[in-house]
Amino acid sequence: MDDDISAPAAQPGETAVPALRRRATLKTVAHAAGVSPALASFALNGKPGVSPEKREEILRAARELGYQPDTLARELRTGKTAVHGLIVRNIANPYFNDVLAGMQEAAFEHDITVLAMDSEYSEDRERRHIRHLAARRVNSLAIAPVGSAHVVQEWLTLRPGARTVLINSSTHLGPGIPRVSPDGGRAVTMAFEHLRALGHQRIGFLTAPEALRSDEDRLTRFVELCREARAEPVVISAELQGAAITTAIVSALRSRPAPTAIITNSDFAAHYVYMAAHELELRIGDDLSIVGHDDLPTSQLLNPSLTTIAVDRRRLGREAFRRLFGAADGDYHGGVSLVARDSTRPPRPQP
Amino acid sequence: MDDDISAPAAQPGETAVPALRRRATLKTVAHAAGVSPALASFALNGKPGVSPEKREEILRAARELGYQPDTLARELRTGKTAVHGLIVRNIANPYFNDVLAGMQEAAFEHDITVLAMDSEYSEDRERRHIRHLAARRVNSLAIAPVGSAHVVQEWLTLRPGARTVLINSSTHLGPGIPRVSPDGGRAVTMAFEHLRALGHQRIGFLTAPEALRSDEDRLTRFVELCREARAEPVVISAELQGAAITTAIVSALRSRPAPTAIITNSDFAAHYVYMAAHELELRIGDDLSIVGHDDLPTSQLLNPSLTTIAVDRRRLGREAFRRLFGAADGDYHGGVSLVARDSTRPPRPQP
DNA sequence: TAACTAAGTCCGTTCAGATTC
DNA sequence: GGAATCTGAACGGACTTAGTT
Repeated sequence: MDDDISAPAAQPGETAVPALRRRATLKTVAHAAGVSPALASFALNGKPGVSPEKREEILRAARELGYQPDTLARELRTGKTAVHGLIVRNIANPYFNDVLAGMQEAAFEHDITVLAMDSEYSEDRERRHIRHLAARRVNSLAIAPVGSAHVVQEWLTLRPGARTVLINSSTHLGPGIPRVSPDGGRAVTMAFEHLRALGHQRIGFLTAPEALRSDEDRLTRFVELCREARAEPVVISAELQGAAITTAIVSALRSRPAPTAIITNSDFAAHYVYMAAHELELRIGDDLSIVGHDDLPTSQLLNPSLTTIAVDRRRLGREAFRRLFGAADGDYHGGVSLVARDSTRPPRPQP
Repeated sequence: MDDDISAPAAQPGETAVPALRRRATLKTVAHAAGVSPALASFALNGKPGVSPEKREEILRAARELGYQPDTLARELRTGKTAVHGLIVRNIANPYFNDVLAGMQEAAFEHDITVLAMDSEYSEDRERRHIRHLAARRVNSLAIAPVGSAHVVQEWLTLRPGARTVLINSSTHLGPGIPRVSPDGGRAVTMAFEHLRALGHQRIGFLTAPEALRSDEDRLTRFVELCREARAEPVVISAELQGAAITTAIVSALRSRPAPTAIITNSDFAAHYVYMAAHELELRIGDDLSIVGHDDLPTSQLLNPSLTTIAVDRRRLGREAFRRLFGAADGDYHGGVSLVARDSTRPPRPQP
């Protein structure tokens, strides 16, 4: 932070730069066109009250000088930034990568920048990011919050009235705060019924520990399904980060009676269930069925290929953007569909 | 862009907000502490020339008012932003995800924001992003450029003196512009020698078409290795985006004599080679060996598991940051190592 | 000298007012 | 006199220089 970018030190071995003329400002352009800065501003922003000749003149001058308005100054003055924030729980999960891509794609068309940050499942980081974005006066925020979105309250206080969208969270923060996520209830139902149809009785459900859980609705639905099916719900909770998943799954699989199938909340998490199975020398499919969620591009290439719930992730990103932009409102629950592959098979007959 | 975030419309059904007091500014704090804004600024920034009592008073007032300096205003005034730009070629590739994560991790410690954008292998988008970042006065830029980094010249013109780092590019833009990437020459050598040791004679090399190619050094090295081994270099070029890869590989595998092994420049690309093999009903490993690059977390879970070159991606992100920050300089070529798995086996004896 | 303040600066935007036909 | 053009100056919020007590 202590470097001075405005002093371009001449690199040794290079010829000194010939007193580079500074970036053109509005004043420069106005001067070149022989008008006041105010008029130049009107012309450049397509506002009325500028004669065709002057307008032409101003635009030409701007072009010749390579004028680019200074975003900072504009944003400071207008109080509106063309930046939307995005905070995700885990950027290592390619899922959020695609959500980000979808958001950026939509934002790009409107010349809006997306500023993405990763909370890494920490409320503390989440809070810091939120303050950061607020201090930047970011226009609006899409966030996949940790747990039940406590920290988002701070955002609402810091930037009252700013548009806010919750991604992949079942917390309801109020009517003005839409949620964008796959249809969690349906996803769980499809996974559950698929496994039941294959003959599974004892199904494990992987979820985050309560404090970090943001998809309570999935769990609720799972418990409900188990009750209807008169099966015991096996809830496995683990911090959804790499090794922690593997550990929790290993210990669940060692318990007796062990689940014969596991429903995860992401393909990313399912990868670590694969590792747990390898560790215990269980064959996936034959000894243990696994259902993922997201249908990442790699999932069909896994060994064995992963049964999962397909979701249009980029679409979610776009829908989040549309709500931040004001082009849509209300919740959006993306359609889901089951993709049956080789990681789910009938359970072995119990001895 | 036509929404007004400063007008927090009362949500229907909610009680009207009691004339929310505005965000505290420096002036507010100064007023509360009974001093001038100038002195408040000095105190808050730890500058000398403030008596201990006043300093205390000012800090207290700031705390009580929840004062957060306005980043935009500060950046406008000082001409330095605490934002570093990152432009990648393909954010869908989890490789860049990790580079971004590494950069953000390092930046977070210094309260610097990373603004990430995706050029999607398009110079046009790259250019637009660069202009965008320049207009934002982004402090410095790390970029994985498309092709031979032509567009980066514009950045250098727009923000002369700003620190710049090339990621995963073999283009040399000058002594002041360090490059951060895995050691491409070694990576290719390891892959090549591994395949030769297994007995492969005809090795294909997947690369981007010339205009989009940014790792010329890898190709050069490959050709050199082939010459030394008196083997014919089979260069397969394809736009490195999903389906295009599959198509190019399918057609290369249909040519006669067909290569028995393929070296790719990323695990991401290797995934699509898997798909091409599936399409032709070739068994990977037995009928066709594949070497990836990056060692993504999923690579060991693929069917069959992918032989690849391991790289510390987060480290690359951190090293890029250190150079942008001024904490390091000169090129950085990350160490690489071969991880032999099941996608590489001896070729079948030719009939 | 130490502590403090007034006023200018960064650069666009915008409003009230002035000029022209 | 009214509409169409155009300009001066204030403004956003923090930093910084020159100058005051």
